[in-house]
Amino acid sequence: MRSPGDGNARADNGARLVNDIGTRLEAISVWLRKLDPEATFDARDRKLLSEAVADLHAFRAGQVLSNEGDGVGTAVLIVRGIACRSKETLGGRRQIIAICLPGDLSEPGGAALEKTDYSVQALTAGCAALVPARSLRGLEKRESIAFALRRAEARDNAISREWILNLAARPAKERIAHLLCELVSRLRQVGLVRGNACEFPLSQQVLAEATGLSAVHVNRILQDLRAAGLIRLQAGKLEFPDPLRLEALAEFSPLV
Amino acid sequence: MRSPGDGNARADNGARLVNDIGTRLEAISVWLRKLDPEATFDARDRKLLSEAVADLHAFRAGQVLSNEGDGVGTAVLIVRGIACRSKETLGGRRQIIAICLPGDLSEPGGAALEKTDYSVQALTAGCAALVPARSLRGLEKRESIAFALRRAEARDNAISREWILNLAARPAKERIAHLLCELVSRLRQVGLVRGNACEFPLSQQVLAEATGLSAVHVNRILQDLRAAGLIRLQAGKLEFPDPLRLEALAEFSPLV
DNA sequence: CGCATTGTTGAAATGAATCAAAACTTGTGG
DNA sequence: CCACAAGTTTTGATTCATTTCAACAATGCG
Repeated sequence: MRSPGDGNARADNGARLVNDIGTRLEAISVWLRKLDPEATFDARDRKLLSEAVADLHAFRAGQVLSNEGDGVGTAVLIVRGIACRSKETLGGRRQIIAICLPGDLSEPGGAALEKTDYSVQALTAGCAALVPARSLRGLEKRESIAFALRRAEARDNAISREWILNLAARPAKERIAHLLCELVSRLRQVGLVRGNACEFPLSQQVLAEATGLSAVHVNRILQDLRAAGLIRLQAGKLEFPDPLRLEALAEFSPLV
Repeated sequence: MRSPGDGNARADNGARLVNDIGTRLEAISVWLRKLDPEATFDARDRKLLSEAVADLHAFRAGQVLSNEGDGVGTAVLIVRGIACRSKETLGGRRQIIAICLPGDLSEPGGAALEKTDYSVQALTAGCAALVPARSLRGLEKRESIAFALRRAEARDNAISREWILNLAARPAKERIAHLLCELVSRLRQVGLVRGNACEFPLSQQVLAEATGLSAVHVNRILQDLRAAGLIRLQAGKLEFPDPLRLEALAEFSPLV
């Protein structure tokens, strides 16, 4: 089932095609859920969207989906699993700039810049759909879809701004609480939260790279949050026993 | 000349109209410089742009140009002076999210979100041009201008990402050095740098709010940078005696 | 001239990083 | 099915960067 020399290397780049019809439907469904939560798209909108989805690829944790400096050719739609945008400091420190959940385009804004200033890397195993830049541009001709795409991008930008505030102005506990709130809120939007619990396969190391803290400190903060009864996190499952109290601590309010 | 009860209050909001022809020309010139540095626009492009500029307003330091939660009606083009986008923490701490220099739109992305998640505030005295949302949408019909606007927005986003890296991954000295490099690089793009020197009217308090550091620490770091011969900063003038060495320290590279 | 803002200094307190090592998971191959 | 390797979580001790508090000097403005 695996090619030889497989391993867990970070920069691994083998892309396995998974063009079965089930995954394809899943891709379109998750994208729709993201772009059109109020279900205002008509049949033609949905058809156009589904036609824009080209190949589907499975990826493994650590796999690089696109590299800093690459030309922006095709957009990548996350279908299952979690990825991130990241930049590196010369010291070799990786900083996660944004987290891409199912339904997210890994490189919004399309081809406005000649080359990207960040890499996209898988944080877990999963699969992604390719959306060629020209298909995307085609979609923008359709008013309803263009609006949804622009809104998604605007939300993306709002999240970046929130990250800036989070990184610069909040102490570690609040910072991590905020990140968790954000992720769960976004997972809920694409139907991946049941009650107040969801799959949460990110390691503490990853949380550290996203919050600009050390992994050790993240560990201690998580213990604090657990002890305060604000989160339950184990075996890849995350639960908020008292969402309101956690959101108050984090100063989190879901964006409109 | 001033209305009574004027003072220096942060939330001051009196807007003085300055619709003289000189300021108007300055507005168009600085916007062109920003959108079309390679001067590829034709006469019609430039005409459309100049027609989109509505009223011009003078602002004072500290004045609020638009508030968090406001609906996004008209875009604000900074013509002279410096402004910022900022968010507040419940503790009352203000965090600067982005710095708006002459030529920048204070709220890019237009009306994709119902209400903004940040405020826009003047950091110095200056003046701004209003660009009604509908004029902006009109401009987007023109391919050359639409491209330039999208590119400007993409650059804006790239700078936000760089801020995230800067805030999360770089120690104070590098962080401040990086911010200074960014600002001077952007000021140069709009012709406000002569040699390696420029006007620099931002207080250390403002630098602190932009970098997530305390004003005291910013002060000490600036002294370090001065002592190392990397910057000269006094009386509102900033100079880089050795730009390359500063950029190396900051890991700064101007975006393409 | 006086008052407000900005820049500067020192000492003490603290949040978070680092280093090092152990316990625990998880997947893998024998 | 067990044993091993690799990654992940946890713990403790120590160091370091940065904040905070407080006070004072310089600067600019009305």
